[in-house]
Amino acid sequence: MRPSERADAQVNGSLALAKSLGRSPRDVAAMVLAEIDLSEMCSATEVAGPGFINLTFADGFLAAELAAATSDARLGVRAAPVPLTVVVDYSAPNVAKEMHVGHLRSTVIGDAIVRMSSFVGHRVVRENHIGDWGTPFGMLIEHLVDLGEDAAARELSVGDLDAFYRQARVKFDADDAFKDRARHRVVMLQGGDAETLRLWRLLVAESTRYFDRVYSVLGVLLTGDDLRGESAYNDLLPEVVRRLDDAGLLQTDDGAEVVFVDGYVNRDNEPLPLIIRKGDGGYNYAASDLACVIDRLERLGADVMLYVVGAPQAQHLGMVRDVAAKAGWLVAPARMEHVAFGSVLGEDRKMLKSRAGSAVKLDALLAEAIERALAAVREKNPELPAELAAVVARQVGIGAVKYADLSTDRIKDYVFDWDRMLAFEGNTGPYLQYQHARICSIFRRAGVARDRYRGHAPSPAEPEERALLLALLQFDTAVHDALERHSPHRLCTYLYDLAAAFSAFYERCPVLRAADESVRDSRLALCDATARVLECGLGLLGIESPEQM
RNA sequence: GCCCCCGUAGCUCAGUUGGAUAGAGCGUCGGACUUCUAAUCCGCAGGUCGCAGGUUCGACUCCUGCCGGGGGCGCCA
Repeated sequence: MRPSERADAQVNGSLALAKSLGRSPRDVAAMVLAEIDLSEMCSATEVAGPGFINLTFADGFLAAELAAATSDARLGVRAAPVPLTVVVDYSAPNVAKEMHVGHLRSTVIGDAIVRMSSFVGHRVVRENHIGDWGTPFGMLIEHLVDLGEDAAARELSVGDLDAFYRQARVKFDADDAFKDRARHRVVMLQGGDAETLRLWRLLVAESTRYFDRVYSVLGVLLTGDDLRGESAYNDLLPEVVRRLDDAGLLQTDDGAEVVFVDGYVNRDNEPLPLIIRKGDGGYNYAASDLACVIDRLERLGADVMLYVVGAPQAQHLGMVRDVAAKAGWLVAPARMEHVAFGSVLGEDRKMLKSRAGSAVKLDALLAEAIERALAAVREKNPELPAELAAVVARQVGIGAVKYADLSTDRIKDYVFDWDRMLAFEGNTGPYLQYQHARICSIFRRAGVARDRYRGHAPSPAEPEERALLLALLQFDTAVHDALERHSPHRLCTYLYDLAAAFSAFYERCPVLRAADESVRDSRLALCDATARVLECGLGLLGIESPEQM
């Protein structure tokens, strides 16, 4: 069943069915209609075109459905038939490095998937796989030692992590003695030297404090409890090697321990292995990713593992998944999926960079979003008290950035454009928020409590009322559709259509000046339902819905 | 060289897994404000769905081959 332009819904299964039954599609459609009693649900049914069944729902049926939906905290969205344990791997910034636009998509898309999954009743485990281990930490720790702990902590707490990293890098490249110390420090770190670990923890602590600040501004659910960096899998790495060896998958190639996987070749068309352990004995990220898979399956009992990671990682994640399956760890129905996304581009259609050519810092970008939103709010609603304007500016600015990221198909690159994302018209965050605020304004003016209309069955008379009612009842489908494909943009498209349906209704159907009280109540019920679906839907995307703006 | 992703209106994007006449927003042009927030709404114009084949009742959608853009292809993560 799908929406139709010629009726409320169209059923086209009879076309496919006709072939196997050896009858004409129109006959099959007629048989179906004869067999099912739709008199309660539909006011009209017809066989149309090559064999479509067009359905027109009875107004009473639609009204009752809406009354049921608005009596429900989930607004008619069905719970998942089988609650699953869903592990979502997202955000993943690096310790001692600043978050930049590259982390925006993973964080925002992952957050939306987490919220939607929880909403329908899955057990969701958030995992922030931060880069907190590996060779760079040798030089970072030595640089920290050079600066002195207090000075280093001060510098890091300011948030200028990039400068700290750069200084370490410069010394590493220029100073052989420093380079030796850094390498020695890596060995001590991996060997579990207590003093080295203490210094390492200092770096991690300062960085995660900074991550928390960014997450707080951004308004995502990630907290310190969700941190599960590469270091967390350190002890499991020898186990990974042992298990792969036991399974007979491990081979030695050019001094490295590797697993060959079918279907992957290198430049010279030779089989391409996944390197588990480097020639120098060190483990690389394939090893920790495999440990991670084991951990998620065996410790967390994951049914679904989602990796919200950029599209360029497709091959690597594919290899990890294939090895995990080949080794017998990843067994259906458990599954591992790469929720891939494209890049954020600048106006020049290249990867978004700052004027200086470096990555755009995420905190600076968010600050600019809020600043721009504040200017827009002040201009368009000067009456709003300054304190409230500041709050609204944050909600609108952050909402605009998130919505711009979420509203297009995630696999595609998208062009970052301030003017477009902050526009109050079109498929934007501010537009949806505006429609919500408009509804709240009606209730403020009416002086009635919103919850009075929960469970109230509207009586649609005008086409705009009916269209809005139909749109409201599609929330359930929209949420499940977005969730199944891990595509938040599907929910965005729905919310935009709903907002547009509301706009048309608002234009044509006076609410407070309605002819009589029953029409007014019916319309207020539609208003409340719309505001709730908008707020709930935006909430699933991690976007707030101000009551005034 | 091999593999992956993308290509839809001037611009930015949707298109409900193969259904009827491909839709929005912006921009252009023309309308609607003594406002339930015009931060909006209505209308006009705009298309060889990158190209060429194939599959079938039917293809933007699936298959093959090209063209163009981006990315990946063993000891960084």
